[in-house]
Amino acid sequence: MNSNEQQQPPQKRNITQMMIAHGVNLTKQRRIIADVLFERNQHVTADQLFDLVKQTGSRVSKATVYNTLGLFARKGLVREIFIDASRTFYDSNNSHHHHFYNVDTGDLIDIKDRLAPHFIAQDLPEGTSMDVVDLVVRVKNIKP
Amino acid sequence: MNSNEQQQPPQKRNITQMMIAHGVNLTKQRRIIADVLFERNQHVTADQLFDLVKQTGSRVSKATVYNTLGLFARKGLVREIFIDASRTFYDSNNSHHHHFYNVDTGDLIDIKDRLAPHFIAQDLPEGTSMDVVDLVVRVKNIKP
DNA sequence: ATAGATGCAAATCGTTTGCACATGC
DNA sequence: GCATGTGCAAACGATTTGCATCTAT
Repeated sequence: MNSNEQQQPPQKRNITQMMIAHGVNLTKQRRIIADVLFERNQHVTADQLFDLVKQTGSRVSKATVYNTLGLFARKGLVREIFIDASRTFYDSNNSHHHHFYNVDTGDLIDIKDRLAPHFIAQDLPEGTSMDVVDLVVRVKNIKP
Repeated sequence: MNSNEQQQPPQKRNITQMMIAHGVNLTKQRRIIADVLFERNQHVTADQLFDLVKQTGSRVSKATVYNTLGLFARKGLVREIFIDASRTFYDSNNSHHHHFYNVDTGDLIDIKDRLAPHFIAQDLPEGTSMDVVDLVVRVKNIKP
């Protein structure tokens, strides 16, 4: 059995309040983007999100999608994940958690709970073996 | 005191043997690139390495630098580090270790020893505080 | 001679930017 | 009415690619 199989049920968060709480002004396009993005926990690239928005029938320019995702990331609404140099993933789940990345399939999967790498090794997704563990601790200067 | 201060003394590895061992054919340009890259443990971008090579007086095209770094990474001679979407770092130390990244200064620093995130928090670089921990476990499909 | 490497410039592709127009307190 | 967003297209920058040339075995 694999404790990573079940995802959290999609939290029906109040998106309006969440955006206000993070200091993001609410506009029509941002609301459309947020609705798609927070519909469920997911990992998307800006380009994928642009397509998803288009499928809803709404029209938001690609530049606005990029700019809005960048804004959301700066404000802490979403997390940026750097898996490879070619594209940035945005994770609509901004709580503290980590990821499995299948280098063969490109699947990006949440690691449930905060597990030390030692324990993660015993709990990999079905049919996969460990390749590499990439851990980057981002630090910031302490302001005087 | 910070146990991350001292770097390993540069190992004077036999580059020729190392390349052969990893199945990389030896050519003049690859040798020039490897000499610069393995001179000391370091994190460089392709562009930085291109400049470093130029400073030695040797002439290697930028495309060859990119292609060679990609080859080295595929063959396991160097490790790719994805810090942000704008550039790929190459780590000439391919042994298993992790990194501090200072989001203010752009410094990329080896984490000495394999530490669980919990302990890393108590051992940050001078004058910094923890921002975010990014852990990606790369897995691959088990071949049938 | 033959496969594999290299160099160069052009192409690619994700992302950012400049600027005119629109929107909402 | 003014500050803030948005859309569009052009600009940008890192990386890749096509292809002709070179280099070793």
